Amino acid sequence: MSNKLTTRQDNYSDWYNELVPMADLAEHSQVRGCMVIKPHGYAIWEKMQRALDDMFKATGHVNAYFPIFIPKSYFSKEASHVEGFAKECAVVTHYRLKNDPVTNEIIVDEDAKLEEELIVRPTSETIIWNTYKGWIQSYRDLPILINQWANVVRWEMRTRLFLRTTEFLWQEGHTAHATQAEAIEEAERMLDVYATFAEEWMAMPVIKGRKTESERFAGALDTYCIEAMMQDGKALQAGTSHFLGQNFARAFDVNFVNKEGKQELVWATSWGVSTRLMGALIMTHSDDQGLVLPPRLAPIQVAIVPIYRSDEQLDELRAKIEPLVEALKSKGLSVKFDDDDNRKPGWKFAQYEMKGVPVRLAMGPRDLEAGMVEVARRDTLSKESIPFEGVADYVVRLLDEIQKNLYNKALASREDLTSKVETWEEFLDVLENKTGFISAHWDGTAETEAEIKQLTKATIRCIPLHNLQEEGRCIKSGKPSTQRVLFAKAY
RNA sequence: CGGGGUGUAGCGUAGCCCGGUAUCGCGCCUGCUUUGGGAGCAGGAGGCCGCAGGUUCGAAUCCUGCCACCCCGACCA
Repeated sequence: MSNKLTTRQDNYSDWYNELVPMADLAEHSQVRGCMVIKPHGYAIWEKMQRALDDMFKATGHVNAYFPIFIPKSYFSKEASHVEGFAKECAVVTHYRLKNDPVTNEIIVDEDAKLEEELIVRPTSETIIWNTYKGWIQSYRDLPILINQWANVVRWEMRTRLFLRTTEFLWQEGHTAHATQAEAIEEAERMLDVYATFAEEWMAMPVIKGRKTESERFAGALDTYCIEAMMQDGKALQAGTSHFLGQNFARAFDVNFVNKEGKQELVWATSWGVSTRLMGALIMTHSDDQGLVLPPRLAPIQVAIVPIYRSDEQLDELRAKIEPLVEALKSKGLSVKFDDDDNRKPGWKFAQYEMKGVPVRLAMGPRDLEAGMVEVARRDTLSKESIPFEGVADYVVRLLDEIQKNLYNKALASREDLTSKVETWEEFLDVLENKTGFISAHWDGTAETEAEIKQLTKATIRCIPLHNLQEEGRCIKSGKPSTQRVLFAKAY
């Protein structure tokens, strides 16, 4: 592994292999397609969790927890759901090991075969709806607005660090409602929560939209999504929210008595985001020097590096810096005063850049004398000297500015990577030479969608919400169309 | 599952064609000098060369089988 981080614009997995272990984010474990998330990476995930959790609570949701194992019979109750997930399930068949009497190796004890196999959850709709059945009798029991923080397993043929790991961490919301309108409203509300989180916390602009029928969640009537554009021109689905209709209620026989005393099936939604968001964060902002973290998600927001020769000098610096650390902390910032004597300043500068720390302060004898402090920002890699007095307020404003600047940069990059095309030739040209989102007319048929995918690997990322209605002709079939959709090659 | 590639110290590697004492860098340990952008010098520790067989006086190197990982496809709510 080279000591330098490299960005290959055409291949992010290469980037990850280099960046992730170097940046202490994560590294491949021995387990197929799973990842170890190191402390710095996990701290970012924890910040994401906290922000999202607060937003869920503010919209009336509560957390609960359901089992990791799903009996096969539950899993198979909703036909399109099982069809969608069947090919990627890890299955538990036995519950005991033993020593082989001949070779003395540890082997599976065939006598310990489970009567019914257990599926390691790839998502929890089935076990949750099986539970909801017992919780819901009357309209007075509705709505149920529950979220679960959990790990899930999907045995994909091909994995990609962060973006499609075999095991991943996520949250999944599962709600039950008395009416269709209320469920649709919930699905749309949670999509808004995700979009707000992506833009205000991750500084990552997203496009809210609807999936086409062929890209829909297995078992959903409608799938909403937020789509983001990565620096290399590939799209990434960053979150989804599903209107499940009455499919799961029907499969699990979940009825309620309405105000008129009549039995009705319950309406459902589910919605989730995962550790894939960490991949999105990296691919949206990071550069050749390593991670770039938006201040609101940075585990360390300010690193302070003292520069000194003697213990006396360090003591003098400490006398100035320690009150500053307290002042910054009292403003709610997370601060690291790095007085580790084993590392030189240059090493520390490079280290904090790699970890994505938004603001770095450096102070040495020269600054002490002049009453100044050096401020370096990660987003622009620029440095300046400012008066020591008032530095705490300055840093607060600077972090705010960095947060905004990262969003604006990402937005400008996405706009550069968005093209409007009218013809098939233009479409191919953009895919070949420019990549990114392509806004184009589509005749609305699954056949055309599949043909385009087969020919170009580009898929319809979404039909943007509140889309402008305009007359046009499908770029492939030439048939009439009433609106544009967003195409892209995606992760 | 198909095509390609790689397994040598904690990490990254040379050596393999053409068999003969295990190569270099990073990191680690000790000492001194250093500290405003990844320090310098000197000394030191660390190896079932992926696993198992075979050929040979002798295998990291040749042969056979297996395993693991990576890349590209197929697949991907």
